[in-house]
Amino acid sequence: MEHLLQELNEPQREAVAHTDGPLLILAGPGSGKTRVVTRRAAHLAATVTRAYKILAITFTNKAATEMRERIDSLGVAPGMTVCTFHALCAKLLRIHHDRVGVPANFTIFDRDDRRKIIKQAIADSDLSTTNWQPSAIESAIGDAKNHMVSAAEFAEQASDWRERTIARVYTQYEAILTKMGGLDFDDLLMRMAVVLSRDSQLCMDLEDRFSYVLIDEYQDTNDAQYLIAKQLTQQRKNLCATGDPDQSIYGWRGANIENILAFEKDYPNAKVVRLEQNYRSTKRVLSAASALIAGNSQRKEKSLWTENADGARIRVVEYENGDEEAALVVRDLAQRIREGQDASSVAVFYRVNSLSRSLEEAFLREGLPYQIARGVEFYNRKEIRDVLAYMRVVVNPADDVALLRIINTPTRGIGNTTVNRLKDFAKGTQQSILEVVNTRSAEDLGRSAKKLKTFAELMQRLAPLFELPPAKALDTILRESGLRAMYAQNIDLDDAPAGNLDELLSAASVYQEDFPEATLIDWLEHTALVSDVDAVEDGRAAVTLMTLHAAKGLEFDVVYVIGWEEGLLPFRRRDQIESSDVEEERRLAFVGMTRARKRLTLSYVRYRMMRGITERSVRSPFLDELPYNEVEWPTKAPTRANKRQIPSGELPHDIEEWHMGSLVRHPIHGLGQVMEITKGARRTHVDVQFKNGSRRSWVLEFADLERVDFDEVGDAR
DNA sequence: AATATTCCCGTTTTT
DNA sequence: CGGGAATATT
Repeated sequence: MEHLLQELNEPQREAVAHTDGPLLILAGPGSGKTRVVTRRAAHLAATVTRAYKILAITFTNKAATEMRERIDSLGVAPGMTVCTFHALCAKLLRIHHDRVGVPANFTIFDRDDRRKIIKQAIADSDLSTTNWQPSAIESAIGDAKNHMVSAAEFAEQASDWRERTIARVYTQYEAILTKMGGLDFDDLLMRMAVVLSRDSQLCMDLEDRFSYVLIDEYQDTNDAQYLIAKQLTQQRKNLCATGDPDQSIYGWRGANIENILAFEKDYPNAKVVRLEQNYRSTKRVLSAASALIAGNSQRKEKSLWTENADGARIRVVEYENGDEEAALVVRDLAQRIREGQDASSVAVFYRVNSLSRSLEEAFLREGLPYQIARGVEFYNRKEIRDVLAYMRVVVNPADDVALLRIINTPTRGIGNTTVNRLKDFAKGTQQSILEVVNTRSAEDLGRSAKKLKTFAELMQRLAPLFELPPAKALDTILRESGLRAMYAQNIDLDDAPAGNLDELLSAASVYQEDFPEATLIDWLEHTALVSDVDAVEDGRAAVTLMTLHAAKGLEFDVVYVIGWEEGLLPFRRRDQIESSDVEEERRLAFVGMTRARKRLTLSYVRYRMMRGITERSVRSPFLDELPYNEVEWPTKAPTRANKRQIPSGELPHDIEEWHMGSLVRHPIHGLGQVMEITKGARRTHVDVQFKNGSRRSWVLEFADLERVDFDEVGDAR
C-alpha cells in the first residue's frame, strides 16, 4: 500500500494517511484534491476497512464517475459506494420506505414536474398566477425544504399574509405530491435528513453499513446535506470533508458556507489539512486570484503557492461594446490557436448565459469550432420525456403529471375538455386520473369515453412491464404506445427524435448489463438523477464557452473571462438595491480566474447592451483589487482615440453614485465637474462645468463622460 | 389539433 | 433583444 503514499507533498500525504476521526481537507484550486481523496479512499480500503464499508458522496454524477474511475485505477477491490447525495438518498428512501412513510415505487419529480404541480397548487388555492408567480412560490418552497421546514411548520411560522398564502400553496403542493406518490429533488434530501434525526436506530445501522464517509465539495452542502452527513457519522465521526470555502458559489441554491467554515466547531478534534500548493497555474495567475479573494472576510485563509513559472501578466482589456468584445476576444484566441494552441484548451467564461450569443456569432464569423456547455438537454427532449412518462405511469399509476403528458400523446382524440373533466373528477378524492378513467361510467366520461377506454386498455397492457428489464420494457412501450411510429414520421435533419429514442434504448441496454438485477424503478430513478449524458464533450477540438458556475472544477491553458462590469460581475439585479452577495460574486470571479493554467484575459466594455437596451457601463470594482504590477492594464480604448484610461482607482465607479461635485472627463471638453444632477423617472440629466470654460448638459446615459478620481487629477500616471 | 400571434419577462441551476 | 409560454386563429 506504500504506493498510495508516493508522489505526494507533505500535507497531501498527511491527508491520505489519516484514517479515523474527522478530517477536513481545505483544498485550494489545482491542489490535487481528487488525487488525495481517491488515494485516501484506496488507502482506507487497504488498511483499516473494506472497500464496501466506504461511502463517498459527491454533488454531480460527473464527479462521482470520475472518482469511481480513479479509485478503480488504484487497484481497489470493487464495492465502494460512490454516488451523489441525491442518488444516495433515493436509494436509502427506497429501501427504508416503510420507515420513512413513502411508497416503495415513489416517483422522482424534476423541476418541470415541480413547476406544473406548483401551478396546479396555486390554482387549487384559488389564487391567480398573475399575482402569485409560480417561480417565486417555487423558490420559497425550495428554500423551506432546504431548511427542512415542512408545510405545517411553514404555516406556523408564517407572520404575514404573503407567507400565510405561500403556506397554503405549499400545503397543497405537498398534498398533490403525496397523492401522486412523488418526491421532488429537495424532498430526497429533506426526507432523509428528517428520518435520520428521528430514527437513531437507522443511523446506527447505516453507520454500521458505511463506516467511513467522505464528502466532496463540502462548501456546497445545504442544511439537509449537512445534517445527513452528521447523522451518518454520529458514533465514529469518520467524516472526511473536502472542499474550499473560496469556491462556494451556490449559496443562492441553499448551500451554506458555514458548514465548512465551522467544521472544526462541529468536530472539535478534527484534523485540518490545507492543500496550498498549486500544480495548475502560473505564479501570475495565482497571485492575481489570491489578491482578489483576499478581499473576502468569510473565509479560511490559505496561502496558495506554486513552483510553476511566472507566466504572462494577466491582461485586462477594455472594449467599446459587447459585439466588439466578442469579435476581438475570438480574434485573439484564434491567433493563439494559429500559433499552435490546442483549441480544446481554450475557454471563455461569462457571468450570464446571454453573453454567449455575441460570442457565438463571432465564432461563426471566424469559422472557429466552439462548444457551449449547457447541461441537461438529452433527458429534457420532448420525445425522451414522452417515453419516460409512459414508464412512470407503468411504475406508478398515481403519477398524474406523467399521465397527463401521455394521455393524448400520440394524439388519440382526447382533448382539453375531456382532460379537464377528468381532473375535476379526481380533484378532492384519492383517485388518480387513471383510476377515474378506469372507474367512471361512459356517461360520466362524455363524448370521448370510447377513446379513453382504448387508452385505459393500452395502459392495462403496459402495466405488467414494471417487472421487466428496462430495455425490454422500453421497447414494448415504444411499439405499443405508437410513439415510435409517431417519431419515425418526422425526420428533421437537425435532431432526429427517432435517433434519440434509439439512444435511450441503448442507454437502457447498457444499464441493464451493468446492473442485471435492476428493475424498471431503478432505471427510472437513474434517468431522473443522471442527466449529464451530453454535457461537454472533452477531446473535441473546440473552444469551450460556459458560465462561471459551469467552469468550477475545470481547467484550461488559456482563459478569457468577459463582462467585468459593475452590475454584471458583481451581479446585481436591476430592482435589487443591495447587490446580492458580493463575496459570493468575488468567489465566482476567483473560480473563473483559477481555471487558467497559463494565460488569463479579463475584459469589460464601455457600453453593454442587455435586453435590447444599451447602457453605459462601469468596469468592475473587482479589477481594482488585482495586484497592479501583475496586470497588463488597458492603455487606451481601441476605438476611442483620445480616451484616457484609469489604470487603477479606489473610488467606486458606480453610475448611481454620481452626484454634484463629481469630477468627470469628456473626450472633447476635458476635465469638468458635475454642477447639477437630476434624476427623472426614466432619464438622469447631468450638467457639467468644464475646466476649459464650456458648460454642457446631457442625458447621463448618452453623455460620453467618465468619472475621475480626485487624486488622479494631479497624478499623471 | 396544429400553427400563428401576442405577451411577458429577464442571474447563476450540481440533482 | 429573444425565448418560452399563454392565447388566438385557421
